[in-house]
Amino acid sequence: MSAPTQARQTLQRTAIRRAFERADRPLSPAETLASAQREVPGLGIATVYRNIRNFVDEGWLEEVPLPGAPNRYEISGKHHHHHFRCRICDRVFEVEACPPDLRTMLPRGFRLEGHDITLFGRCAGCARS
Amino acid sequence: MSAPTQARQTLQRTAIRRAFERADRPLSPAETLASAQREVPGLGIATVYRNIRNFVDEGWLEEVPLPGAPNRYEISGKHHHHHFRCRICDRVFEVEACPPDLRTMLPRGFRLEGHDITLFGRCAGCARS
DNA sequence: ATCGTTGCAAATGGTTTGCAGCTTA
DNA sequence: TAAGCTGCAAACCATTTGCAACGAT
Repeated sequence: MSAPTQARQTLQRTAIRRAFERADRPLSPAETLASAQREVPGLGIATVYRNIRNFVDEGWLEEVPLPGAPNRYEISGKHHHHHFRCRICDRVFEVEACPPDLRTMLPRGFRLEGHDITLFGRCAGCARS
Repeated sequence: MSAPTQARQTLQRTAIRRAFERADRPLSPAETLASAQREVPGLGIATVYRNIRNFVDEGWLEEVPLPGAPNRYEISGKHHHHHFRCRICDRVFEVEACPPDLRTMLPRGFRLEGHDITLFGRCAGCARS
């Protein structure tokens, strides 16, 4: 019933937003905390979770669910893409393409609404070692 | 140093193995518990986790990691395949095919070691409603 | 001065582990 | 009987929530 209240601009919220703007890849809440604490040392993890959820609800952030690993989050509005998780450093990267024809994989009667593809291996940095 | 000890055949372990043999799809630990408790009512969830891990270590079970959902487990040795998760009933099913050319998705310098593909939508049962 | 926001700590949900008693071999 | 199991409860880890103090508007 009540008009949705305005999100206030706090130091913490700003630091969290900047963490994502600085990042060139999806961030986990823990990575976000570490990055944002460079601006606001006392920042707590609960505030990171609350603001991430808030940004997701606003549509500014998008959830990146991964098999067997905590979610990452990235700024939304990118074109369709998928992700690569490095088994060594555990960082997640965006990958461009998307294979076609997923619908042909389905059993009869199933309705396809989406898909997640996660590649894994070693990122460029970790492949050298 | 010590020779690996033999796994003992207990009522619990047998009930857990049968739960997977009865299932036509990958099971979560909770689903496994529910199924195995039909044979051993007092069965505890910790025992399910311990035996699942044990079966995985033996190679009889295989982990099915899913984005944003607890792991499922399935009897191993099947040919390469992927999974479908129903958004309504939360059950996971096997799907046959696998799209090619995943390697072309990679940024330069990245080494691909594996991939997970999860389709989601409605299973045949839930698509009707 | 409001009322949303924050940090802390406690609560959750899924999974693991310590331990004393039980069971298989 | 001895070693491996089991159930229970406590411990964990990631995430969420209650609450009183704080701060943006």
